[in-house]
Amino acid sequence: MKILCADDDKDLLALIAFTLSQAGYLVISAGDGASAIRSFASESPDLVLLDINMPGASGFQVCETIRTQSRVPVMMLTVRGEEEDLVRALDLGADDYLTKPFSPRTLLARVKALLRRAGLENSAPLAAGRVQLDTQEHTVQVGTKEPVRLTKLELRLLQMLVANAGHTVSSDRLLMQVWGHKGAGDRQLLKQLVHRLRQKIEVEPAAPQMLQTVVGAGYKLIVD
Amino acid sequence: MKILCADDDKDLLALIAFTLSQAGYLVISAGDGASAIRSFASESPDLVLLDINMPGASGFQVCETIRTQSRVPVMMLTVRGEEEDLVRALDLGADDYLTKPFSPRTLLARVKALLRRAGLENSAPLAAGRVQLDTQEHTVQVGTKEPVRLTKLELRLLQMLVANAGHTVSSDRLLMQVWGHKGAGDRQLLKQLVHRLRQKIEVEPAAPQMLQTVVGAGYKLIVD
DNA sequence: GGGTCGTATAACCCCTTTATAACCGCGACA
DNA sequence: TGTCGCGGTTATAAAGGGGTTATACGACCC
Repeated sequence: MKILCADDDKDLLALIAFTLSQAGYLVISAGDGASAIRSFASESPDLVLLDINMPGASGFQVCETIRTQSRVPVMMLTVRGEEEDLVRALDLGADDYLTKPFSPRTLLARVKALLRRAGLENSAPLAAGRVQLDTQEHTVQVGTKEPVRLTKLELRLLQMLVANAGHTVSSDRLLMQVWGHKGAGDRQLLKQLVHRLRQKIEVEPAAPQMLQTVVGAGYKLIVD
Repeated sequence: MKILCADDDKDLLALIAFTLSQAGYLVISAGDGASAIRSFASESPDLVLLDINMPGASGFQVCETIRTQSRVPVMMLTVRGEEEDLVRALDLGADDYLTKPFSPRTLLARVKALLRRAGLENSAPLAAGRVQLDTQEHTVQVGTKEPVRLTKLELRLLQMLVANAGHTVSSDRLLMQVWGHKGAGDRQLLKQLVHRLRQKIEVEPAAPQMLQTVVGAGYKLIVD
């Protein structure tokens, strides 16, 4: 699990890096906005921590840039009492924020919560109803059946569906999440991937019980 | 879009309800933990706002109960400085928190952000009388009848009518909104679409009760 | 080199959805 | 009385979405 942290306060950055790496995360540091954008492109982190006040490019700009190419979870760091900043950050697509000063413990709790929300958590296996995902082993287990091995793309697709179990997820969002920006618009990839996934997890792939199509909208995972 | 709000402070609850309903959300209120749990079971809201300090059952207990049966987004309300509470809430599966006091504007921004994260952002808060639109699932529910699946165009048409429930919407505006500029002037498309929609939502499509024609002007949705 | 595996590209079929067109009924109006 | 505009209905053609299958490409491992 890779986390990109951007802050111009060297001491704080070191503290964040220490806290997160202690917890088992791989931390990429950036001292200003411009290098944050570069690191984002080269490292494709799973989560981004952004200070709002930075030289180079502000957290806003970085967040905006990231959002044009990815839906990766973004958490903004802000000083207390700057409500305008907060609203603006959330409007730009940030997923959460944290007011300075914060304790390492709080930071960790929030990062974990955000990763869990995004369905990227790999510590505890994701589950919904009878469907149990193991992102470490790349397997799914349905009910008490034998675990089935999944490929990278299959895993990501199922992660999204499990994270939104019971609700329809639009094809566009799935494409975004599974393939990133490049896959946008390519329905073919998605329908093929869904087909392969059904072969693996459905009892009767031709009449899917769990991975259902919502015509004109997307797909959803039915859990009892 | 249905939001369940639980708080024992009647004034704050009223403020929250006012703010959210102004923004178009349907608000279900609960004054204590026990009734929050009951309401959750009966109403299946799309998002839950929970005060931590409540008589009956604390926000923690309510959150825990909800998490045993659902992954609905949960936002906790807490007083400033109670970091322990915050960490515990996030551990219990809450998705976000808000420290009191907060401004209506902040509340709205956070609720929207949480809905967006949960992938419910497209489900615009659309309901009028007995007509409930779900833009994510592409369905309408009339009263307590079974939800009916809608196509893209049907959904857009009904969205327009629901948004202007009780008022006539001109054919030109409907054409513009549903088809964009290309459809301008083509009455035929509209009357066909209206016909199909009536087949789906009217009890007696030949004598429409809800989707009524306003001769020479357009159509309107009658809600009780 | 020859395998396998995972993914991408493409073509095909079928059914749903949408567009085009014609016909019907009704009231307005000359 | 005839016909014109408007809306409802029905029929049919065209387009699009989704499922399926076949095949090609690249990476990786013998």
